[in-house]
Amino acid sequence: MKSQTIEQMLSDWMRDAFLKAFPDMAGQGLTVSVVPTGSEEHGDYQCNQAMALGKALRKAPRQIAEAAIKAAAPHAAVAGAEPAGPGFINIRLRTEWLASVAAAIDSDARCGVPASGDGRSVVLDYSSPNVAKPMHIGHIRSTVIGNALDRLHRFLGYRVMSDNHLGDWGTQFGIMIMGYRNFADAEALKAEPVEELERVYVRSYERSQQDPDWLTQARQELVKLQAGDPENRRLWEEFVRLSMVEFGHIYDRLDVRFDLVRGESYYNDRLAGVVETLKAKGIARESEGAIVAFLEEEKLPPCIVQKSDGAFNYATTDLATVASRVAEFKPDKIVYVTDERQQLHFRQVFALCRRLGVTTDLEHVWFGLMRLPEGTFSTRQGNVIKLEKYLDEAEARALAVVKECSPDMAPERQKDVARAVGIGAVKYADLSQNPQSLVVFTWEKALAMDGNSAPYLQYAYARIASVLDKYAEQAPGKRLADFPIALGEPIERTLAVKLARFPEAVTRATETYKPSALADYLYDLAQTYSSFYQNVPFLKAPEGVRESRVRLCGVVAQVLRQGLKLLGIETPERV
RNA sequence: GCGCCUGUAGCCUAAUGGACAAGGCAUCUGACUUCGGAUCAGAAGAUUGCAGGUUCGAGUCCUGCCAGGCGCGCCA
Repeated sequence: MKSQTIEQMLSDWMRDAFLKAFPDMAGQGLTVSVVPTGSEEHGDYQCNQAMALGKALRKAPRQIAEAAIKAAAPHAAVAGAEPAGPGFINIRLRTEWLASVAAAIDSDARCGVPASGDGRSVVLDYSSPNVAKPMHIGHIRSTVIGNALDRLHRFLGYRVMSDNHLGDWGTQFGIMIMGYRNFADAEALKAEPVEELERVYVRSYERSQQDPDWLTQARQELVKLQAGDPENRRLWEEFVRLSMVEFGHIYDRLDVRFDLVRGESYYNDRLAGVVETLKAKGIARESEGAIVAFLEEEKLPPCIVQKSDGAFNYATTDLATVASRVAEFKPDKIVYVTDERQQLHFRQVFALCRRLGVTTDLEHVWFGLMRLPEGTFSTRQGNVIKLEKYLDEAEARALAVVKECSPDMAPERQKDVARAVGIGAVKYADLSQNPQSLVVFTWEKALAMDGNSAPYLQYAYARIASVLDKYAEQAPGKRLADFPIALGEPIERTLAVKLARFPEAVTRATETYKPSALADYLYDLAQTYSSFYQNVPFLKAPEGVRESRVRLCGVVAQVLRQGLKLLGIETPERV
């Protein structure tokens, strides 16, 4: 199979046809795009270029379409092209060609996906929780979406450096240290370290709001920490260590790994240099005691890079981080996955980077905040759902369903399956919708096990695995790959068209930073498969037809497994 | 006040400027002596927030308004 998506292949083909029919268009930068049709009655792919060219060519679009079709060279993949409506060109693929594509996917570990990343490198910055606070469900979107983008980029052949940019530095540590010294409970610290750190922080924070002396002391502790005071430094290291242990448990459960874990503190000794450079280049100057970069040209509000008390802030850290990454990894792009509140911040940082001469492509992939039906999360209202609890609940609900549906399965196995299904459901709930939409959290939605959900996809996969096993029992010694795939039934052809679109789905999901595009595709594929499964006999079909259909099942399984893997979702052989 | 984002059946969500707006949940009707019913087949449910505009063609682009969310020099 050619390392090119069908869209690209047909677009090139139609472009040649248009240029042959209308040679005057050459050199005018004519771009012709072919897209999947919305409905099968319009063929498999369609080209809408004729209508767009109507004015330029001063001809009826319908005539243009007819001329382009007439000029089109024969193509091995194309059964025919027809004009339709005002000037659509509907393209039908050859069924035999589709069968050969399905067979090619069957023998290709990449399922036909081109390695379009081509060795380009990307730094992916995601998850990035704050130290000394438990991860809650607000953190899951960055983690899950970022990890899917990580997997997608790697699969497409990018060199990925994933970095967990921990919030391990900042003014909160003065308050933390005061809280730890005065309120920490040794036993609680042993049992649930991060919970205790948070409790201590909240208590100290409340005190600081009422007691100016407390606040002053906290500020002094912060200054000592930043000056390298050994005792405060030791405490801070302990906070980071305890937090990392707990984050590690969550990342293990979510099967998330980072190449780098460099918190904000890693860049501390570069901050002064960043501000010096900004000043030297005339990008930032003193204003009301602070050092401020004015971004009027970019029509952005001013950005403070050094506070009037001499301390640096978030923007400074991010500038130092970019400089460090550019120098060390020379990436083609750096991608940040954070919530929507940081849009302005990153636009300011990116603008400053450009002024500093950074040419690396900088992308901010933002997603909508997660909220509860009754409003935003807040520690004060005590309605924060801890990530740990969320995952526990997901696994518990999945276990109940597994026990009901597969009572004969060994209990250990049931637990394994419940883990895969529960975590899968949680991830899919976040990955299956446009990241930028605002999410209102409900247990019902987050842990859906039917309809458009991970368990639906996992169920479809497990049924295929079961079919393949049954076939092996029924026809021992036969090699499926020795039999050709024939697409006799319309539903089989439909299935093959969808299988052939897997590379398009993966490519689009990656390029648009929307894993939801892949999730949509997989659900659509699984729906088509389920219909096929329910309505067409295969193990009972005559030999030859049986092999073709079972083989087709196998291709679907392979695409489902690979696709879900790219979303970070497991596919157990049995559920 | 300024800026960014979001408004699609009762609910949740799809839809590269293209054909009749596509699914799921819930509701209703069917399908297990037959390959796993976490399924399938079907029904019903929509002036795509409102009003203009651009275009051969607008849920999608532009302008104004309404509603909600988020942000806007010393938090990160």
